[in-house]
Amino acid sequence: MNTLGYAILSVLSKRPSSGYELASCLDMLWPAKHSQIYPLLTKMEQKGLLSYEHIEQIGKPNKKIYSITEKGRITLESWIKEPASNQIVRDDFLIKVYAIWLKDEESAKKLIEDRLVKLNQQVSLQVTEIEKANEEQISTTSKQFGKYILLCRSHFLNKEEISWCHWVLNLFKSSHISKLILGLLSANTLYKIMQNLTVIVELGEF
Amino acid sequence: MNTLGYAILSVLSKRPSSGYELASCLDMLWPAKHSQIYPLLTKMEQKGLLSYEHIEQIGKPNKKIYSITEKGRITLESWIKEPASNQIVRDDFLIKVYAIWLKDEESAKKLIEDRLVKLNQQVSLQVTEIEKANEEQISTTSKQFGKYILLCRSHFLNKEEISWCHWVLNLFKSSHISKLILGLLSANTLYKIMQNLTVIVELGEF
DNA sequence: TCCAACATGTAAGTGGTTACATGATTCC
DNA sequence: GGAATCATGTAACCACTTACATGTTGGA
Repeated sequence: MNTLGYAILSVLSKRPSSGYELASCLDMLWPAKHSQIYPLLTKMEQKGLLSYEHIEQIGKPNKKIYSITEKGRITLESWIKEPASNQIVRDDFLIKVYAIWLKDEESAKKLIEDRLVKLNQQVSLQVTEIEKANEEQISTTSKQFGKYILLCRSHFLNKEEISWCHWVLNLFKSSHISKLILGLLSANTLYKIMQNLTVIVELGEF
Repeated sequence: MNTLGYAILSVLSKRPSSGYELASCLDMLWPAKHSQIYPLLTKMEQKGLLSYEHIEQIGKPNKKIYSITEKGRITLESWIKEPASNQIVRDDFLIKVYAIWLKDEESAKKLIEDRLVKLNQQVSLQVTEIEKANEEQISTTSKQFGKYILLCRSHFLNKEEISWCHWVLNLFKSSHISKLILGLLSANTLYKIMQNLTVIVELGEF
């Protein structure tokens, strides 16, 4: 059983779903295409980890609703007991930042600004989601608790990356100024400010 | 050409390296095993993107030092101009957090505490690295600038995740208290505190 | 004495993506 | 009229991991 299999089990342990629903649900957990999900569901059903019910629909294609079996729940519970081990981040933005010295200042700034736009979009979507969740008063024992804290985690990290983007853009700004006022705001100074504040939305226009 | 190829080009654009060195260098950028790197280097050399020099060593195995060619630099430069597109995070910790409701409180807390230990280790290593880098006064036009800001990015995000871990552990704490003092510190309240402060190292023992 | 670091490579297998295939409904 | 959503599946291909293979030096 691979990790995707456990991700599927953990979603189905909350509620039965179709393969199609799983695909969108898994996006925040372990992104996978439908072409990987459907064959795996069949394999897991054959192993007795899942069971399914055929649902006929009008105006929509028919679907299969998968549920976790007792064997599936036992398998999942023994897996989640083991310590987490692998974390893989593959983001071509990181490579482009690494090679930023090959760019002129305008396109270097554009790289960061584009990231900012994307992050701001994500953050504003998350704000509404979190506000909705907060109204429901989710307790630590709720089925929704895991999803809620993951949502907040992603939100906090996105906001932190937004701060980082502003910090980088300010390094460009201050590098211009330091040609005039030598080293007034060095990278080191800005780094120390960063250590104490979260959101540097605007450091002013200098 | 795949993304790993561009990651290799961006490292080699800074300085020539052996495949062995690349493997460790790429860890922060686009992690890859040597079994993937060596054949790709050969393929890229055949395409004329790289060239290599055979270095004989005493007391150590011989090695090949790869350098980027003019064609390689042009290929890289046109790639970094394109907007960054894909970001994939696959972390089994997220799945285990999602399924946290299946755990008892002790092992749920342990999951978060183990993550904290790992993050604290990474952060303390990064602090020394950043301090070293700060002494060198890296400017925005330096070859080292990209690597420096990526290091800071990772550091800021790690610290933010540490804050999140403390926030989650405090949710467990306050859920005990709310049995006594109903809803004094709700998830919502703690969330609002979180919006304004970065590092909640200790919210006290209540 | 055994393990880590240095150094490069191949082969087999798994994981994941892209493309092929089909088809109704709803909204712009 | 075209795109998006719902809905499932297969086949070919590429990306990545694990295991196999070899050999030296220096430190615990």
